[in-house]
Amino acid sequence: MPLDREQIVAGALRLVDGEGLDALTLRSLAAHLGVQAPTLYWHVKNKSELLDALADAIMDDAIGGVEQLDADTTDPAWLLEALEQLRGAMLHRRDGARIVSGARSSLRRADFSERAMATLVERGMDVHRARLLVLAGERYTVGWVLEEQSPEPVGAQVDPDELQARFPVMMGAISDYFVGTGRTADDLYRDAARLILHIA
Amino acid sequence: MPLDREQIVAGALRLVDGEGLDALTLRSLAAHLGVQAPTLYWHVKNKSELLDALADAIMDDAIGGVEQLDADTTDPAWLLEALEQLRGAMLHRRDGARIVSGARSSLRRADFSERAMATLVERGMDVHRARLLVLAGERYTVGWVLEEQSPEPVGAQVDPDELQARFPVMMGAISDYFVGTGRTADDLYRDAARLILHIA
DNA sequence: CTCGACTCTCTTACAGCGTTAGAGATCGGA
DNA sequence: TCCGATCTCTAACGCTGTAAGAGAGTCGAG
Repeated sequence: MPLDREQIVAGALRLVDGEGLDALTLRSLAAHLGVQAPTLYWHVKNKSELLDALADAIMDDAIGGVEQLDADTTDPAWLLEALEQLRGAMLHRRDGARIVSGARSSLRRADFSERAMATLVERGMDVHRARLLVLAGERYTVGWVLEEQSPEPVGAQVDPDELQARFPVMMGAISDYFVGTGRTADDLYRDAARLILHIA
Repeated sequence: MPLDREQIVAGALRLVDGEGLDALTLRSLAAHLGVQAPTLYWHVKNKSELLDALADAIMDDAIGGVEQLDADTTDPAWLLEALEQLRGAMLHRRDGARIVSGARSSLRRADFSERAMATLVERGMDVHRARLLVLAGERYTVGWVLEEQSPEPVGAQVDPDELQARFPVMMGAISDYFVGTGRTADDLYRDAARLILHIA
């Protein structure tokens, strides 16, 4: 049973989940698969094509999630659920947002957009508004998760007092939002999303 | 006149503008400055710190732009102008969004957020709403420009007919929006921003 | 049974990368 | 004049993505 492209992508995803995107080397991936590095070139054109395949895999998860929504929630509330699927798919893998946003040539993101726009239009939203909302919502979500997944600077932790002095409004808003309310990062994403998507 | 950190950052920005972020190597940068690569390590801890400095420079431009706004536009309309400064600062440099979003440890983005939130609050918006709008608007903008600046796949151009078949709603919306209307990419960004920021 | 073709993996190697160690150069102040 | 600080150099390390091409394994045709 020779190696095939599918196993390579699966192995790469495993490796990324375990060690992070920066640790994904053709050599380390090859070792993980019990093979020598140049062998991978038989199945994959180059590393950038491999990364595109990883992005496709993540977007496939997102699209798969959207397909299983199809209840009859209306208009923009459905879009929020779709975007939460997108966020979930990226969040589900280490460095997911970096992988998706770094994909050089993949049409899966457009597939996602098309599906979302089509559904909204089908449910009565006008095309112009659907396009703007989907575009904005998608980019908002990618930008959000990108931030969410970026590791806080190791070591050089700034002390809380300085943060408090430098960012009074922001820090105040953070503690108001989180402290003693039981709210999570998921809630913050959703609240901001509801606001920009015009959901009651 | 020995080399200093400022010249290094300026040289790096020049090089990025000319050749793109991927062409920024310590060796190429050193050559550009008439120096050997290891010399840079006297002034800069490592490459990632250099990249952070580039991100800082871009965010400084954005913050500088915001400071010069200070007319008396109200509430969310001011936020739109601030976000357009952010978009402009990133768009102004090749790969600007990639640089900003890749910065591992910079507080300049938080400076931007703080300033925006403080201004909105000062002008009467409640803190909770200001925080959500700024967070969402900033991430929307970074995500947007990231997409805007990502080069379309070289060569392997898909033919328009396939695009039309695969993305009917999206392609229709695109031609509706652009064809014969004289509208630009700037307009699309702004229109979507106005929608999500609740601007008439 | 043999041979050629195809498929897949191997070894070897290259140029380029970020980074380190440590040897010199330059120069102001004692 | 010499010392120490400041800055740049050469040389080298281990790592990366990737190319070239040799060699196994399988399989159908003659």
